[in-house]
Amino acid sequence: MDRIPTVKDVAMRAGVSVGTVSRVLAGELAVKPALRNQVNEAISALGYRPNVMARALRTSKTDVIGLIVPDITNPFFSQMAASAERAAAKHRHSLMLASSHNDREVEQNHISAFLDRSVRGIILVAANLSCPSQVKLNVPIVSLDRRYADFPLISINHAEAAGLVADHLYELGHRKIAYIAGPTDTEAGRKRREGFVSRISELDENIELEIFSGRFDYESGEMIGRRLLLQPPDKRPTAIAAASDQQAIGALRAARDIGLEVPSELSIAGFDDIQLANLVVPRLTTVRQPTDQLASRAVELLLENVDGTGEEAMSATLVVRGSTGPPMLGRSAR
Amino acid sequence: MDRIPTVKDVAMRAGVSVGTVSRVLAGELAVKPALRNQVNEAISALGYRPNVMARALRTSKTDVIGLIVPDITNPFFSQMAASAERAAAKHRHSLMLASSHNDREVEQNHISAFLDRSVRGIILVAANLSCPSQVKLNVPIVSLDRRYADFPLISINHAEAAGLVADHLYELGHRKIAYIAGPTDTEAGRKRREGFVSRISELDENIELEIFSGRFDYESGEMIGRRLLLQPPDKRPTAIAAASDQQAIGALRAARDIGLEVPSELSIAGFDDIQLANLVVPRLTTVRQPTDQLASRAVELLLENVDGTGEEAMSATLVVRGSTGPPMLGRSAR
DNA sequence: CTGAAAGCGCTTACAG
DNA sequence: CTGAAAGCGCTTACAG
Repeated sequence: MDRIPTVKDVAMRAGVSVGTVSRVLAGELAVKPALRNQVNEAISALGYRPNVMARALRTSKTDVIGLIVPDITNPFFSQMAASAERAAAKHRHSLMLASSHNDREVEQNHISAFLDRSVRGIILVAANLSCPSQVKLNVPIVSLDRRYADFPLISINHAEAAGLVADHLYELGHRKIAYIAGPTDTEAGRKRREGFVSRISELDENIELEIFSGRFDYESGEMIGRRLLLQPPDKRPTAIAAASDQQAIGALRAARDIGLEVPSELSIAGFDDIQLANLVVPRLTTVRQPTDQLASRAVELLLENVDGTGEEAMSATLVVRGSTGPPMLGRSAR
Repeated sequence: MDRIPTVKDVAMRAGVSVGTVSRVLAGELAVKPALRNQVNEAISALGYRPNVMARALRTSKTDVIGLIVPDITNPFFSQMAASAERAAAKHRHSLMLASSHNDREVEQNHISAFLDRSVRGIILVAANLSCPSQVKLNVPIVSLDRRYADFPLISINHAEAAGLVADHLYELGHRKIAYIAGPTDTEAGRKRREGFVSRISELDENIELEIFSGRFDYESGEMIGRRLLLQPPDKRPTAIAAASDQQAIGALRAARDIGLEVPSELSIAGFDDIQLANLVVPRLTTVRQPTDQLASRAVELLLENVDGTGEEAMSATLVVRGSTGPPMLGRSAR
């Protein structure tokens, strides 16, 4: 026999019907041990593996979870993807990954492709400005990190987390701070900014706070950072908080190019705690997102067949490293 | 009607048989225009989408390509994944991505999962020391970057590319060079090292060359870099070439920690040209891998149903940036 | 050129 | 407890 073995082959070899083979496969206990053994023997002798397509066709259920991220080359999302894969594996599901390039149409296409493949569910880190057709779908969708339509959302508490950074900089003594915000068309960007701003004003109304918006990437951080730091020393902030590590690392680069010492002349804080945050010079103070827990919860929720419009926010933690410190005394004398 | 529409529904509405619907779907030209129109109308009226599982079951062909990488959080591989997705999309295929965590067993499981899903083919960036069961498979496999078993391989010419770095450092005047190699259990690691070493000895037999092996990651580069640079100034190399950008960036960090100026006191070159290479301080001189072309060729080869043991090596290009320069004169006087 | 029918590999009521 | 049969949604020889 050269073909891939099927239930029929197993049934033949075990001397039972295909129905019985299927029952053994399903782990039904109502099969006589004797038959069960024969079947199991045949299965291993033949090296039989169930055809998942056929099974899916019959049951319209699969064990594949689809994950769509805005950009797989963004280290935060690739870390999220790794976490999601682990989480899926824990539940004996596999992960199908797609990247939307922050394009709503591509995102829509990926969703359709996943539906065609009757995935078990879709975890979606929405593209900016994602504004989906509100179709009632027959598979569960959970949004992760960024909300998609009114599907349930798993994310950190962005505002609270951004507040942690505000507290940290304030306690160090900074009173002239710049905030590099994320895109205003993302919920995460908006919430982090609001959280930061409102915490700052709670702390002290007299803090000087400048806000700039950009994309979440390196280039954006570098550009904004450069513009900020090229101001005359007495106008420059003593600390920069960014809405992403990538922005912060870009700003770090700008500081270096301009010749500013971090953290003695300028403090910089990021957000996300990507792997790289701990490798730049100096190591970046940032907010750690618990990606494993976030992904894990998203998978659980999916498998529970939620259909509500829930929202679960986890807490993030501040990680203090070398890029933040007290402001220089009399720094304008520089 | 509330169910998802099937060929049957389309056939009914169009007043034809399901066979005819299927033929229209397949684009067969031997269908009378009149019928074809009726069918197409019914399709859009119903919002019909073919069930890919059923189709796959019948034809045992899908339009999914499986990609397995050793570690999706490694920026080089995530870039490769993005390239592969683009390449697959160009051929109207989708990509299923899995990460093996450099574990041969996990890799094997992913392969099985893909086979169960009757993917169109598998692109495999093999785990270190991958040593597969030589089963004859019924789907094509192409190895990318790192060879898997004796399946066809698409990669750059590692040795030649490493030679480019050797040339560059030599021309700058470096005569005391350290090489941070990749893992000896990867083909890429070995070939890059051999290419570098042999080019150096071709250039000048009297060059002092130290070689260290590590993993391809940041930490490894930082550790080896630190050890290297903590030697007395007259024993230190004037240039470090690394087998990956991550290693080079780690070494860069070590240099910073120790207080060595790059490139005036030490040149550092990487390999791969990940996005970050252009963002560290100073920007990293490196070798650019044409990931789009590599992935594109891998997809093509897969769809051509190759089964040979071919090997295609593309050329990589040297990208000179700020991290390399001529060695300091009389540097031991420091 | 088109329809009726078989079959891809499973699962699951339905009998017994 | 187990077998025979129907059916998931398609495609494709086979007739006509």
